[in-house]
Amino acid sequence: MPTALPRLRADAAANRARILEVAREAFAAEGLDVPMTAIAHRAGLGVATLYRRFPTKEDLVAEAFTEQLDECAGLLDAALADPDPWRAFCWMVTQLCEMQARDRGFSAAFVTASQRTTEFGALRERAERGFAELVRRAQEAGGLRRDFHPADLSLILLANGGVRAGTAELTAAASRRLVAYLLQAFRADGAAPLPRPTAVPLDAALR
Amino acid sequence: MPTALPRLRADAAANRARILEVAREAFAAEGLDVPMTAIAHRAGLGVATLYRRFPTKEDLVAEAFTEQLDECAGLLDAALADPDPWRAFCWMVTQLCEMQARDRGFSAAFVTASQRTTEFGALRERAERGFAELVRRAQEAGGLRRDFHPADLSLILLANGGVRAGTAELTAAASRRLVAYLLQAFRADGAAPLPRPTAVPLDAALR
DNA sequence: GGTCAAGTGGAAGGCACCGTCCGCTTCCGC
DNA sequence: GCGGAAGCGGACGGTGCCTTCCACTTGACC
Repeated sequence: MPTALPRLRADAAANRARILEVAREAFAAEGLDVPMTAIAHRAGLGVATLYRRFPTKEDLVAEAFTEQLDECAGLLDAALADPDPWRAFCWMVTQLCEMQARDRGFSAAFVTASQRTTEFGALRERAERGFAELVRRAQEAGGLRRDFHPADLSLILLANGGVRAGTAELTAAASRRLVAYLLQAFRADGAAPLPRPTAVPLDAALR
Repeated sequence: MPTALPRLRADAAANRARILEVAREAFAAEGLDVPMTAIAHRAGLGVATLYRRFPTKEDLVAEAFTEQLDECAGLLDAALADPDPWRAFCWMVTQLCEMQARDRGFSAAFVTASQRTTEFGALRERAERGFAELVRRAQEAGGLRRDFHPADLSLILLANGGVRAGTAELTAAASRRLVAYLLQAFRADGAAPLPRPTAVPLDAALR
């Protein structure tokens, strides 16, 4: 932190915290297009207060999601510590996709955030290198097919991000099934059982 | 068609056609959020003219995509005519995903359209039944895994719909790779080669 | 060619959102 | 307590969109 900004007044600090809490909840449930006014109101505050703490919506989004980005970093460390590379790879993909499925704002926030500060950029780069290492090991061990490319992570997240069913539960289930299919496709060999199919109506399917 | 609406004046008919042409192009390239004003202007017309022909944006969208819906129906018929069920299944999935990747508005339009008239609803239902038949045959023949469910079509289209890279070409390539992975996962056995990986930056990946 | 419904364009209405401004209120240090 | 800075809320300006309105033009038919 470059400049030590003056401490907030007690009530202001509490409000700020409440704003973040509400924002995280709202973004997760409804995506990033929740109006600022709505967030402020749900936090029992006026819009001005919100804008005093977070000059733009982007700032709010970035701040609201730092927690999750840290969580991602943690996941990666955990995966890299696993002695079984293929299991680590599967686990990592599963966890990431689960986070994404759980939180509608996650993907969008990731983009917003990583375009903002170099801090996020660095975090992302580190994540990419870590994942590449995970891939290398899993291929070395023979679990992961040779033609899997670390950049396929983008593909996975894009595809998984597209999965949005009616309710959160449906989305989660659909995402799990997709991940199971994908991991099956990523195996160097063999086949594995799948979770039960999720009945998403075609209507809800496309969008 | 319930009532034979009066023939359009020659110029009006031409304008209507040009609107549709422009709209299809715009929706495909930029998605459904192209402003009505922009479409009218690109067709060399005022907004009012557009609204005279298509009372709401939804109407325009629906009309602009009927062609593609018919194309889908055609695909299905072709697939059902193929004597090799597994090949037919793969081909159908590939074609659908390719259409979807080529046209940014496709998915959204499908939803809009199918919620409008019973005509579209019927078309969709027929498509669902046809695809289910395709699935049944492919499983019967032993190419498709037994636990694939017809509703997985939704999952496929959702996932594929999420794939959006920078350019149209990148998107198409990414989509092809995803489809290859998925078809691999759908096989009752074995493994197959993949197209080369597409380097979508993580930034672009998420959204 | 003349008539007039059909067709046309641009301006304006309505709405939802982001972000700002300004007068009032509340906490904190003395 | 009390003064003043920090905090606060709601109204407001700006933008971009869908859609409507209305005065003007144009093509088809007699």
